[in-house]
Amino acid sequence: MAKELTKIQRQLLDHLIEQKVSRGIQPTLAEIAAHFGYKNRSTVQQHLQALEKKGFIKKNPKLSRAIELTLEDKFFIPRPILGEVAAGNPLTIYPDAIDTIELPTIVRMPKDSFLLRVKGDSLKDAYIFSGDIVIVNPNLEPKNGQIVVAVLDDAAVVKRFYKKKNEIELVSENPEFKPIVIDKKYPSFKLVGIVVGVYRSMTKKAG
Amino acid sequence: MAKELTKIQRQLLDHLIEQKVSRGIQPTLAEIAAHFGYKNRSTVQQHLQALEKKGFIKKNPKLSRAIELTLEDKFFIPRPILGEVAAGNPLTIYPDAIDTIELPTIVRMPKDSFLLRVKGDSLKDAYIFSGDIVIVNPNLEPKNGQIVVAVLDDAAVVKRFYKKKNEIELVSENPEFKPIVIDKKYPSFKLVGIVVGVYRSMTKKAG
DNA sequence: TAAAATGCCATACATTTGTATGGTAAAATA
DNA sequence: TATTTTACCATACAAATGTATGGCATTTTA
Repeated sequence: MAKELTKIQRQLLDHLIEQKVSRGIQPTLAEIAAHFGYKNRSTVQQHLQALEKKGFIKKNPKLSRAIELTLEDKFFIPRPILGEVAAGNPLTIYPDAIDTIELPTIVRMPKDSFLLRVKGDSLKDAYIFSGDIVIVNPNLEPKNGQIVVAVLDDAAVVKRFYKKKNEIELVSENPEFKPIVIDKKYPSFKLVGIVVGVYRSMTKKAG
Repeated sequence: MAKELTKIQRQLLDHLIEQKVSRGIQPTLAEIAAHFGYKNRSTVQQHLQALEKKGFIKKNPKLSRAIELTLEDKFFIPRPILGEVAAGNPLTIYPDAIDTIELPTIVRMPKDSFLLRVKGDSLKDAYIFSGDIVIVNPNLEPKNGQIVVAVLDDAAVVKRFYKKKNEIELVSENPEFKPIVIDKKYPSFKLVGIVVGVYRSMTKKAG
């Protein structure tokens, strides 16, 4: 199985993977040809035959968009969780997906929205607990009292948002944690998004 | 506003979602017709047109397997809430949907499962609160310790399930509420389903 | 150097696929 | 009652699609 791929074959395979992840469907020969600038489908056809011969894909004959990725398990990730967010003290956000969440969908997330898994208990009085999945929308303007995700330096937190005259306060529901005041002291402060929902799967052992 | 779907339209939409999950690609009209036992593609064609008209899908004209689920952009899909369930004292269950909630598409709805809104605080130590939406799967066998929905007479409750030798105990996490023991005294006892997930909207549209 | 593999194009063709059009029957609605 | 909506079937057709076959220049391999 360890047959080597040529540069173009590799590019084509990458394109198939990328299409499957981003669009959810496989392209047709014509679409692939258009993407690579080929004037003809048969060029793609031959590359696919090479890929199949080398065992990287499997084709369902006669069916459209029926390219099966043999390495799908390695490449296809249901839904990446981008990092863990501290409800208490800040936690480092990870550059890449640290985990995948099982329940989510098939159905793609809305544009630019993403999931984060919460760690820590500072928001337990807002009914958000360690292990919960928060759905974050980065395209909304925060209103006072809403729960937001923000980045301080290299860490991210989930807190309630309050805008005041010359500063922003990030408040934990839990009185054990003091409010974080954003002013000149946090030049790297960046609002990540608004928490629009919380989801918790009960299929694993509860309590 | 979200337009209402007929039963068959809803089934078809669910099938599209399910296909996208399990197969990774969208079916063709012919495949859908075969799945539902239709002898003709045009029947499917008209259902899809209805779905598109109501804004749930978008079709890429002339392209095969190009049914786009608008849920991805919508992020939320209206689902009926069938009733309210008491986490504390029993509440009456309603025969029809009492409300709808815009459920994020990432929240997975197992087949045949439905939604109930929780009222009462008896499960607050299990992190379920008044106003939360529970996703109930009626096709699972309950295991000890799992949270279930059960009907006693004409009322429904959400409790932890424990099967003992000659009886079943429904336990609240909150010690204020005493366990309900199911034996001969509850001839109308019926298990409704298992709580497989909890969702809470943070956008506070509807109280 | 000769042979094989690679990369790309062109043409041809049987199906598949989406879509338009028209029809029938039952149920819901006015 | 008349009208609309829903649900399904049949036929027809243009475009899309996968596939087969042949050709040619370049690169790699033997």
